[in-house]
Amino acid sequence: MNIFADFEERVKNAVEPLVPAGEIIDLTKVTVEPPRDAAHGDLATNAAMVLAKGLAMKPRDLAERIADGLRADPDVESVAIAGPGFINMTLKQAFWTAHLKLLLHAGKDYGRGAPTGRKVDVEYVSANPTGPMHVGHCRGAVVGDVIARLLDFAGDAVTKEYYINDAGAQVAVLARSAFLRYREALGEAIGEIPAGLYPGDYLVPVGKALAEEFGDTLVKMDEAEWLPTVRDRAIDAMMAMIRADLKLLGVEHDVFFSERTLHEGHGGKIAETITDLRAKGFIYQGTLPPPKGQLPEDWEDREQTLLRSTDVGDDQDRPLVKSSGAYTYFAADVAYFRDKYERGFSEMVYVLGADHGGYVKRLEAVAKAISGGSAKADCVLCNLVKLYRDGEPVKMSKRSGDFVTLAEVVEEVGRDPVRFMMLYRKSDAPLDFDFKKVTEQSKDNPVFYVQYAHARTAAIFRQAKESGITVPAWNTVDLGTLEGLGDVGEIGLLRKLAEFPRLIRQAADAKEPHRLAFYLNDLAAAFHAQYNRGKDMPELRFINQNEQELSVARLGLVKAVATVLSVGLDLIGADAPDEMR
RNA sequence: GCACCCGUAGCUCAGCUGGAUAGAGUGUCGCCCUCCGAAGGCGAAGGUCACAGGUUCGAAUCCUGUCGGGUGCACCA
Repeated sequence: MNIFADFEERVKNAVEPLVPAGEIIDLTKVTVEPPRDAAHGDLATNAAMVLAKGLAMKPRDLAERIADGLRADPDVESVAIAGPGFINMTLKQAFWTAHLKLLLHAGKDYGRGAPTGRKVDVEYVSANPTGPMHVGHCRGAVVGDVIARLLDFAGDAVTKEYYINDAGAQVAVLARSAFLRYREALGEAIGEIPAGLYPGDYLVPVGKALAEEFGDTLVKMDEAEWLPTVRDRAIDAMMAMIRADLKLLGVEHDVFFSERTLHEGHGGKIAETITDLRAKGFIYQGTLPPPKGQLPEDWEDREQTLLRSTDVGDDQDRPLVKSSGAYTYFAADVAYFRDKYERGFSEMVYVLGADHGGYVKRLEAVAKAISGGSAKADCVLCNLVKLYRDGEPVKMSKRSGDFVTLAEVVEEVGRDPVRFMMLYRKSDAPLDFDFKKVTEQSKDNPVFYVQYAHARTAAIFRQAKESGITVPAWNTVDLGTLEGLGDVGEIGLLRKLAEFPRLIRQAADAKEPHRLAFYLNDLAAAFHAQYNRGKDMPELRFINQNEQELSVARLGLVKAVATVLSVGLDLIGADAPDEMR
């Protein structure tokens, strides 16, 4: 299905006879790609240039020999050698027709990878359960979600996971904040929320629920008694809120993993993990050198239990147990990684905010220490989103009532623009998000442009129906029905469509979901362009009353475009509408 | 001081893990609306890929250094 992988094999087969008997040559650098300039042909390979040295030949001479082999391929129309030794191939029209048939038969499975047998865990969002989702969480949520969808589509077995930070001091603060609202619900005047507690009124319902459930019994208790109960109720309420927010974005995790479960039991999984690492020689008691540059005022040397992460690539060893004897947050991270590892994952993807850049090395180090190299941690950093309205920065102060929550953003512009735009930039680059522009119906709004392309395909089929053209069942269409395509724009569209399976694999491997968004924009552009050519050249229109058979073949192409757009939009998590309103 | 990310057209950004004459949108300029949807279309101009070295058949891409912007740097979560 991936024509580039397919022809890579064919190129390698063409190279085979040129290798002297007994010699072994490294073919791993041989690639087949779309040529930079479409005028060069359909496919290009670097084989002659990367193999020339090993075979002691000049690149262009070798290219000539390989080209001879490729010319014998029944799907190849012509082969040309260009530049320093590129081999450019043009494929026969019949090949493209056959590929179109294959695409139409595959339908929504076009581009789907064969199962790889790999188990991959994607952890994303993992916002602290202390309040509703903020716009800042949007990007990581979408990026993580689409990475998971891409990996799944590419053939991996994916688990989408959310790590609930429910063990630290902040959830105690949450509990105290909720307790205040509970007293308020009982009729007490609480006045201003004291500094250090969460002031948000989203805790008001939690207080009411506590009052209903417990009456005034909690008031009479000491904090140590009521806190665990209030904390648990509050966390449950916050997580329910967060899940609801995520659902608005179309994000649903498979696993919500509680940090606290790592601490529970006799010493818990954290203790087990430290024992395990101690046996591997990664644990020692010691002190860390003071940070360079600005020295904290209250700096003093303290002996701690440390992870020798510098042995596995980290910049510095990391504390696991505080001088007080409590576990560090990082210790829980390590135990959490180990838990994932024991669940059978070989790759743990972490989608993090760019301010967590410092975590990358230590997580990679943890992966090496725990798995001995059989599993890896892969971090994707998401940079900030700057909000604009009509070019003006949106102030993020809560007092002015401007948008701050994820729910508000989704409510105003809709799920699709949010999801698409969060991907329309490399994730590690800052992103501008303009409320006005993302709902604009114009060419410079890629969400609209791509969805409009899909709507246009639907419009064409409506038009075909009105014209009395009957279309076949595309998933069983035969080759003959699709014959007749050959215009450069049509072949160009087929080329673009044929890139899709390769793009999926690459975007999944690189964990770069923005490539999908850009690809869809390109495909939409190619489709709109071909549509527009029909204005100057009516004979190129998809529907031609006088040429029923050709029209059906072209409608097959339109169907193929619709299919890929729809699969791509689905991976992004946006709708592929049949009409724009 | 150290680590990581970034520096590409006037502006906002792609650039397919090292490929050919570095692309798109927007802005500017010039043409075009009796047309399967002009919520546009076609074309042109616009670049020392921050800078300097290096690696090789070949570098925006990899390595080193410099400059400039961002982020993070003891037991916090």
